[in-house]
Amino acid sequence: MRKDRKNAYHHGDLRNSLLAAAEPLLAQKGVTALSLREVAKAAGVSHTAPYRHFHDKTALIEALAAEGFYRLQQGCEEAQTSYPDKPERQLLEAGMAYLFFAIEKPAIVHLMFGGVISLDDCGVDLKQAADAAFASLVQIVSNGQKAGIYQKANVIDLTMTAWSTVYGLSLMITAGLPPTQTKTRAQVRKMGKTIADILLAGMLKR
Amino acid sequence: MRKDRKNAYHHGDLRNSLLAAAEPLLAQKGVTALSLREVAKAAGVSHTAPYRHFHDKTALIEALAAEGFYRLQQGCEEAQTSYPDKPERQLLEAGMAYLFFAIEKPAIVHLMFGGVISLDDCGVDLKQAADAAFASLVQIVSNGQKAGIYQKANVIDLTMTAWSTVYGLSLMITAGLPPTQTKTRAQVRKMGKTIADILLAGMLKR
DNA sequence: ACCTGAACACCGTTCAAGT
DNA sequence: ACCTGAACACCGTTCAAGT
Repeated sequence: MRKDRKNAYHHGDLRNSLLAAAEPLLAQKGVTALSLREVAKAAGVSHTAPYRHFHDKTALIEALAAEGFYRLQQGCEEAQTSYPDKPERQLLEAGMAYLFFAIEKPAIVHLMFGGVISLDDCGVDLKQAADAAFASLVQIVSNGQKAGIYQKANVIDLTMTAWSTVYGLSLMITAGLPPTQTKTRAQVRKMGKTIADILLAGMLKR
Repeated sequence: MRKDRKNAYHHGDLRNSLLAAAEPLLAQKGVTALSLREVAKAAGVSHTAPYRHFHDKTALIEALAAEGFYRLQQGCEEAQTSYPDKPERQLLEAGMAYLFFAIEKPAIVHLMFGGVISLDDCGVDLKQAADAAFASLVQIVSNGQKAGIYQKANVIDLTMTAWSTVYGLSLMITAGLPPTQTKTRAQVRKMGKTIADILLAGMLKR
């Protein structure tokens, strides 16, 4: 009599199937050309089925963007547990994790602040994901301040600087703008470390 | 017998009329909902007229994005002429000009690195605009290095750091993410100055 | 509950045709 | 040269209907 996991696919997990189908399509065709009908077809359902799980095409896109924020938050948390007493290292590795995510799923990174979704006029899930990610980052910067290694400045201002730099860099990298090649994790790590050194130098107490 | 300026509108300047009509529509409805047909209607021409000036909907969007790079370049040049012997100030003001542009025309800023257009697979005009803007920024950083005020580091790396930070910040601001309000130029200047101080501290020789 | 097909008003793009 | 209207294959979204 128990239901457990339904027989997979056609029932039960359509929401996730749709998201999984959407990401490669998004990466391939760009937001402007992404079609809900195509996503539905890729997931093997009729073109109206997605409306059971997403109110809107926008809602689907918001859910994709939220994945980026979850990932960012996750990177922050992992960095904290991996380097418990090294706040500077926490910041570096959290940033690095984000850069790696950027080369892996650039389309999602683009969604996060690309103006396609609005962030102060969006579903609660996305809003919460964004806030939680920001809070995680503040936490890492705050760790450094408590340890007395950063200059005396507003923790929010320091966090904004760090996030701006990392996020900006992730966009440059995915745009292929840096004159030096940045496609592999090794290349990205090198570029990231260089920029992080300059950023951290500005944050540190002198 | 001379033609001079044509009788305005319907002839002559359609390309610019289309761009002018597109910007507010873009700001209002977002890239995903922007329609070429609507732009044409707003410019007062039939829905196929735009194809005389843009090969594609993408080409129109690229032209809009190029405006952002022109503006960035212009800001860099003005900052250099306004503060001839103060490279640090040049960087600050160039960044500030960009942030002001961002709150004025967020939709264009979003286009520049939002992944909607590709930048290494785009028309020559956009490519050139982007390269020229980057070169202008490198110039400003180079000024500072020649003056011996920045730390000894690759000029490209320093430029990438500065651009990442400023561009990242412009996205945070347009997303309304900073906890403190940043809508007026005064508010933006304050936030910009705070972040710039941290950024510059990292770039300076110690 | 979850999915479907038909329907509607709209797209981007092409093309033959007008001045 | 520059612009048009008709046409085509596609959209997002709604809705009555099926299981």
